[in-house]
Amino acid sequence: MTIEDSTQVAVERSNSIKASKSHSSTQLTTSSSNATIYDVASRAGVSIATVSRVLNGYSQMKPTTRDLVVAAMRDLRFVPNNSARGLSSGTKMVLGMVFLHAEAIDPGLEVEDDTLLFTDAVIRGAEEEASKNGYALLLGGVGNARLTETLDRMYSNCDGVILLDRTVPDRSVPTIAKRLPTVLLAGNGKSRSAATIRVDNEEPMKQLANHLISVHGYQNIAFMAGIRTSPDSIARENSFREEVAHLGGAVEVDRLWESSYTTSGAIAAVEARLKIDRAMPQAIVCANDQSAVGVIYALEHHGFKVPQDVAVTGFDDISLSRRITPSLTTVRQPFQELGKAAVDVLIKICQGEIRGGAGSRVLPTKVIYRSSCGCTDVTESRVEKFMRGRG
Amino acid sequence: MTIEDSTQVAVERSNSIKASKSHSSTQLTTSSSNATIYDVASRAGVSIATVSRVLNGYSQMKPTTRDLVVAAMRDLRFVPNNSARGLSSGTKMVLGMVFLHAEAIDPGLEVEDDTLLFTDAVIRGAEEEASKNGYALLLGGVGNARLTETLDRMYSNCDGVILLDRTVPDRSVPTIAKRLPTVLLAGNGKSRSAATIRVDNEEPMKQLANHLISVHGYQNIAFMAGIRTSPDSIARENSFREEVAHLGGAVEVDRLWESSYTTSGAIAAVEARLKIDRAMPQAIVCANDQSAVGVIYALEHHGFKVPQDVAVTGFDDISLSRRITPSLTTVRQPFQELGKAAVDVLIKICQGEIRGGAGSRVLPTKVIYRSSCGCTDVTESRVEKFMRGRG
DNA sequence: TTGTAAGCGTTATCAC
DNA sequence: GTGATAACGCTTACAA
Repeated sequence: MTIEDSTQVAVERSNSIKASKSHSSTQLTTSSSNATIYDVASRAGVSIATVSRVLNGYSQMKPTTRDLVVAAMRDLRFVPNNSARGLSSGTKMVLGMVFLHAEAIDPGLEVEDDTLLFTDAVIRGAEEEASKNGYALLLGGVGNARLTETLDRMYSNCDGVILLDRTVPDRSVPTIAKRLPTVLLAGNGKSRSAATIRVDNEEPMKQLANHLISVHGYQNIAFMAGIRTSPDSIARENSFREEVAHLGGAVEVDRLWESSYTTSGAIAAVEARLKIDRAMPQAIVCANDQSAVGVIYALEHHGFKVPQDVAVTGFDDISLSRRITPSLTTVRQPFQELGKAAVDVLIKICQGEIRGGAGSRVLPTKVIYRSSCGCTDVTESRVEKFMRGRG
Repeated sequence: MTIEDSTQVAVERSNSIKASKSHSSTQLTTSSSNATIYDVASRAGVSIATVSRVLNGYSQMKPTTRDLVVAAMRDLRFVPNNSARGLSSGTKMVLGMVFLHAEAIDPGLEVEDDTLLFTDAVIRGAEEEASKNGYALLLGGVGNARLTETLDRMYSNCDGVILLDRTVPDRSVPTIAKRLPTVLLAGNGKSRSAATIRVDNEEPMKQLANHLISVHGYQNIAFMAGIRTSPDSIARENSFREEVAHLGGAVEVDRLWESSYTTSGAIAAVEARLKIDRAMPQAIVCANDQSAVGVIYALEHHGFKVPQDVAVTGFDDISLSRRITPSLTTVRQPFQELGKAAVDVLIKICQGEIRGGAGSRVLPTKVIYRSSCGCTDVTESRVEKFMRGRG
């Protein structure tokens, strides 16, 4: 390429630039289209490179020049086009969050209002953390068989992606992680290809086992699983069983004890169990609060008193667990913090501060002792319960 | 510009193209970077224009050519770069949803778990409808004083935006709508610059007034507002007052009756009212369920029986309203449908099918009569209540 | 029916 | 400290 060629090209681009400039300016008067850095540059009497520098907080600039540009930006209400930035720089400042639609969580069953509490809270936490760091959060709900499209949407729009538990089969994770920085939320923590953020399921379940056996003296206990393939459910059940065995108690083994994590699922499970055997265990430990509520409802319906006849515990500490009678002994899990932690780690991975596998974190949980386990119920009104339960 | 100039430019660009091609291919072997249309084109032995046509479903193509391209895309696991598409076509296939963070909804007050139920459900509905139509949903949470950044993020990333009630001051809406197709969700419906999607607040409140006065014979009634500036709260209160006046009843007027839409706010309001006057109205109609729950708690705490001494009604039909004792008479509002409708309208506006103001919609609501208004409580167990309340 | 190449609005690499 | 311009990956006239 000769100098002349180069010059020709320059002329050419100058022409298009001019065209572009006047075009934008014209449209501004009209309505929708936005000002570009060309508009800002010409108004400030500088080159687009200078405008770009201001945009990106480049430090070695003459303050007066910067002020000029900033003023022009303000006057034109300039907002940079993120598609262009993304194309040019390769970073889109957008993170993706892939989750399961209700229909996909519990196919065939009617969806309960509370089924997605977990998802909702995580999303909010994630959004807050993302926006605090200048990132936007893109939602990717996965319904029946829409996984591919959703993932593609993530690939084409995001710098990184958070996958909620069970949205993606384990074997696909490495493929995804190869394309995009990936964080797993509440998975089994066994992926070597992506960081996993999860809560401590083990410790509180051991505490609970200890409490039920040592404090209340229960011997026969059942564990109501959520979904048998769910890592959280599995972890909770295993830790609980281990500790009970360790303490010489017994946990009933029966495939009936599975709730789909839902109230109605738990009701159905208890009723199925009653058909086989009218005798109930002394305590039923549930993989989540929704199903604990179902267990309480069903027991009551069939003449059992909770906790006098059967004790019940949950996991999550959703707001209902403080409002139900008897109030629910459960494990508090920091939903929003999960979302925040996932974003935090994901951003670090995107920025190359840490490498994929190294970002895993386990967030602490806390057993909350209320009435349903047999601990004395303070006789207080619902107002008092409610006020005390906050925060 | 002469022909020669044009040719020079062509040569120049060809060079860059070649560079680009090999670059991409190299990286593919490594890991993260994706194939581009150049890679697909060269593998399929066609031009990038042809690849683009396949990508965009252009119909007048030789089927064999299309197959060739499709195969190449599959082989390379090609996913188009949406930044490039957005930059080139001006359409990003991304919609924005702007909502209030909890801290901003109720500053100074601790956040209740259920405060964001409405937001969460709307977001889910919106995401589902968006993804069904090939759009992604970008979240823009607005905390304290972060409105500008959030809006800028919407401007730079989205084709259109949904603004939830009270995220943005009324006067800013025209400015936003001028930049971006805009849909207001649950606003006052008075904006001429943007379509508004809301629920029917008027009809159910009239029905409720009728029911309380004609069926139960209540004469003295209070209305517990949510937030006094909230369009929904205002609309509900006005319709209710009108109908009560029409029927010759009386609605207590006192600024004390305001709950911030929260349970704790309602408790505080009732207690403040009790300090002034121990006599309660015969019925308290609330702007939402959360506050109705607070009213029930507070009344009970101070020795009033609901509904025998005081009847209480809500609005929303959150899941708690079926579980609380007494079960809550309320108005069912289609949360998810709101989100879906907003997206549906927004997409139509983006695609030029309808113009801004013309897209407004009012979704139907339905009064659900339960026990808290004084209607006979069917003596059923919580299981039965729960099962009946579903769907 | 397909190919060529301009253009989208940025960033970033060189020069000066 | 600032300016010129190539490059990012795609869409879309326009040509063939």
